Amino acid sequence: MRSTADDQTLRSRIRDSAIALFGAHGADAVSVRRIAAEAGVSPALVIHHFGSKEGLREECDAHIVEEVLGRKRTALESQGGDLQSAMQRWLADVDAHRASLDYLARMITDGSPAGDRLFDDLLARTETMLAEGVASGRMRPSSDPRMTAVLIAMHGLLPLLLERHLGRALGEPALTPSLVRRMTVPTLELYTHGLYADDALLEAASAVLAGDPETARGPRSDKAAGDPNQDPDPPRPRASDH
Amino acid sequence: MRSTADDQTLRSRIRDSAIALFGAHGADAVSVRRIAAEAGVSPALVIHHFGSKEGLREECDAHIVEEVLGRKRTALESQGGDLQSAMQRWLADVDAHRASLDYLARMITDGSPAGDRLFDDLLARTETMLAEGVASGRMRPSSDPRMTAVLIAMHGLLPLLLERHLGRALGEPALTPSLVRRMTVPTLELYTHGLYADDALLEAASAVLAGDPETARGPRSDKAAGDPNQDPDPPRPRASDH
DNA sequence: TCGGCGGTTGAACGCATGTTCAGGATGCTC
DNA sequence: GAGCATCCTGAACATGCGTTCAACCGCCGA
Repeated sequence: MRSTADDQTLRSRIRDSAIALFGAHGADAVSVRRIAAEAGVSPALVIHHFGSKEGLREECDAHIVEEVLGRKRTALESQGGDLQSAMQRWLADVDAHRASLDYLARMITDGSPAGDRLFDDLLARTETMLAEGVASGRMRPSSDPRMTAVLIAMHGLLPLLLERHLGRALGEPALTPSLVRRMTVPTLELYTHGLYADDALLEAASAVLAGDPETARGPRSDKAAGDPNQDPDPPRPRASDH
Repeated sequence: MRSTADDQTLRSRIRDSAIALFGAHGADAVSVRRIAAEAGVSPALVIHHFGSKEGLREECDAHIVEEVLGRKRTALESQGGDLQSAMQRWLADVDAHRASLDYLARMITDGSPAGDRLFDDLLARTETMLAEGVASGRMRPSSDPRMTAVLIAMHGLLPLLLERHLGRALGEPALTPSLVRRMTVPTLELYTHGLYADDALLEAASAVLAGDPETARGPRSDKAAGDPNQDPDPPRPRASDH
């Protein structure tokens, strides 16, 4: 990485250092000075190029978004179709994207607009993939296709979000290629046969929920809709900006 | 203000304010002054009671750990057995634990020892639940029970970790009880019948992985040695099992 | 040779942070 | 009432932060 770093412009080198540090520690925990030191430049140059720390953050977001969407697009076009395995393939050469992965995981969980975009894109692709799979008979229809798409999209993100615990639980230092390989068959087992041997639980749950009309479409249980106290904080304008 | 707040000791009120603010914004983004203001005390008192901001953080961690493990234990004992539905039940009365949930999600993703403890506990329970399910014939055996336990444990955490996107995708402001209810049947469908209509993909993948035991010798990169980007953290602590 | 112009820097500014400390308030004991 | 312990605070401190700014460098066109 250092070998190619010297012919980068300083600007892109700053951005790459920021992505690595933001990904590893979180944006709040990384100072402009540290990014500058990592990139081998002065703190002033960071501000000069990106206007502010927040500007740098946004450019990092945009860079990752483009990298991910672009990569996923080409992967899908070149191989046709299977999102699940496309994502597995993408995760497989993890070494090449090590710096991006942590950053990506943070984007998806930190509530940023860029993270929303990524998730929405993933969800849309998942939903059409499921629709096509069902139409072609390769996949089972769901009683709630939208929810099923959300569930499966979220499943695909798990190795990203819980890389740490996944590795710890299986004795690997991180999301190694061998770990990704080991995940493949158990994942497909679940997606092929499920977990339960019979449909007793499913039938029971369906019956209970169907028998309770408020559950399926009930506009509000006692207080959900009108209650502004969804937020843990006292009434306070959503201060998600910085 | 709060009905129950006044009879709390100031100490526990500070801790609860900290949990709410840490959960909502992340510990780094919340200052001692803001916690103090939220609890209606002086910043100095926060330090006096907890020694430091980090001390406060650790006490918040411990408090959440005890709350979660204690609650899960009683839920399991009183109902016997089914971890999946126990967790669903726990998520169902989400309003009561709103403040804890965001904090919990951060603990699990931020790499703290307390988060590790929680995940390990969840994984252990999941693993025994699966073993019992298989032994009793209610669940299908897996070719890799450990990995399957990890996958299912991680699945159970999804609503916590991706509450934001789950809500956004389905038009709810957060993880509402009705959302939890709507998840139930699609989740059970996946766990009962799976997603794929036949086992073509599973067979293919099994064949490939079995026939090619050393699939990835090529892409192993050699960059790791001296790369400073590789090691923003202390060397992976590898906190092995219990 | 000159002038200008991006790219780059060291030093500084104002500010918010975590923390300290001397002491005020309150209530209990003799 | 005096002494004491406990709980709590306002004011300050040192530090690190994001950011600004005047000036320096090396290059290129005139």
